Amino acid sequence: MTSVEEPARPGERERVRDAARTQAEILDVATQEFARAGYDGARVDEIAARTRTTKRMIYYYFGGKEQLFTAVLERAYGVIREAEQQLDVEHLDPVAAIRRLAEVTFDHHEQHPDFIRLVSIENIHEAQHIAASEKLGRIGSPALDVIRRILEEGRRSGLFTADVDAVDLHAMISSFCFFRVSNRHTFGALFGRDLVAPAQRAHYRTMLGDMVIAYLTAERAAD
Amino acid sequence: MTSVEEPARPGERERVRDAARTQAEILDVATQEFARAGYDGARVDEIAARTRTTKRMIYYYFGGKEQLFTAVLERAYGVIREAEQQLDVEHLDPVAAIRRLAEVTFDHHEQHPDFIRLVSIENIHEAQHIAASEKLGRIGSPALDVIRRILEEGRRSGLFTADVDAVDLHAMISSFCFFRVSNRHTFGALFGRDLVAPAQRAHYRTMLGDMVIAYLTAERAAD
DNA sequence: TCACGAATGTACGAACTAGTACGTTAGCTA
DNA sequence: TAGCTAACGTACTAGTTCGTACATTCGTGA
Repeated sequence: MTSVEEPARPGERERVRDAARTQAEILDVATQEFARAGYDGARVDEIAARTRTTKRMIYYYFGGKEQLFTAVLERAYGVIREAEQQLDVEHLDPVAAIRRLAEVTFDHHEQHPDFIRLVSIENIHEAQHIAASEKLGRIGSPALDVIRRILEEGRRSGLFTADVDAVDLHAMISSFCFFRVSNRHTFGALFGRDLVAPAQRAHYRTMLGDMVIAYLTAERAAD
Repeated sequence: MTSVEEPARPGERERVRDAARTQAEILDVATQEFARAGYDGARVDEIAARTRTTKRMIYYYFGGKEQLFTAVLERAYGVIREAEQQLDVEHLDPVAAIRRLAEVTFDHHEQHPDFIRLVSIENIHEAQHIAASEKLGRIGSPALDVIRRILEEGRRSGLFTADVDAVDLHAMISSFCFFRVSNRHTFGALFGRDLVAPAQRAHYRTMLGDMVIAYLTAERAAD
């Protein structure tokens, strides 16, 4: 997610004043700070201090703490959106495709703990920033379209017995991936097991895939 | 979770000074306030204002904001612990028992959104209050023992093919129940679906049971 | 090269917030 | 019933934190 620190591409002299770079740097640091301490725990002064610029610039470019947090969320959601657009699983058979999709989701959650924390924080605030954001209003999800098509194909070929909706399946996969990262601290403290321990990674990754496939292909009494 | 407002049982005159009642009232209000705004967003003055007592008493009984939050967590975890002890599913066959357990977990999460929020908040703070609490250090979970025994029975009778660990199964069930409540706001805002809409309740409750049972009973290649 | 605005830095203030010093009173017990 | 202590209330402070007024400088287009 670090989008700064490109130390002046050759030929492009490092300017002292660079609006885009300043904004990106603020967003980088703000992402860390908000993820670290939550919205109210985050300090505007702290964000400014860890930037090459000053607090003044935060207000100049973003308007205030609230809008800064919204901007952080917008960029963070943009990243997953891009990742989802890279999804290339539809050449696989439905079972393999869903398993692959689950694995990609699993990996993405593991690799972006800050994003998970931001989403948790935004939920504590009842998604008010997303609601107030035009960009995030109806961002849509490329992954959902992919899931929809795979499910269609799986049902048509008779492999999938479950009549699941794409949004629900997405919720099922996400919940496991999200919980594993978001609740690792309380879960670890209470049950003495680190859900994100590297040694357990493959185990949980397989477990997720098994679970989803078992659900989709289970023999089921007609409704 | 409200433990006050028993308006002086007959014969027991309402005393003006009642340490236990004052503490319980502070905990009730603090639970709401912390759940509403997060640890840093919560205001000690606000908690005091919504109590029949004053801020002075919060410091008198609990020592400070940090310890108050810890006390709130301790009580909240105590409530689920008690609920789990009421679990009575072992007279059922393993499949029915697990499904019932999943449903009870599902219902409990739905009925205690404040608890879910507190746990989310505690995770943002990396479970530091749980770690610092003697009561919560190794509270253990009655539900885990129940799961362990059901799994044992299910495996012995050949109904369950999966060689799952009780803690992992608990994580699987919890993740779905927890996510549905904790992430309902962002999920709703982004995908336009309210995961806790009453009309969908039965649907998701069944989905969870189907998922867990499918996983446990799936035909699986020998490892 | 010069003027003009975008970009930036400094210093400060007003409001808030956790925590406390000090004084008071209810109610139990001897 | 007297007195002692747990329980309680008021008023205040020190420190923090978001936000801004005002002054300054860089870079670019005319």
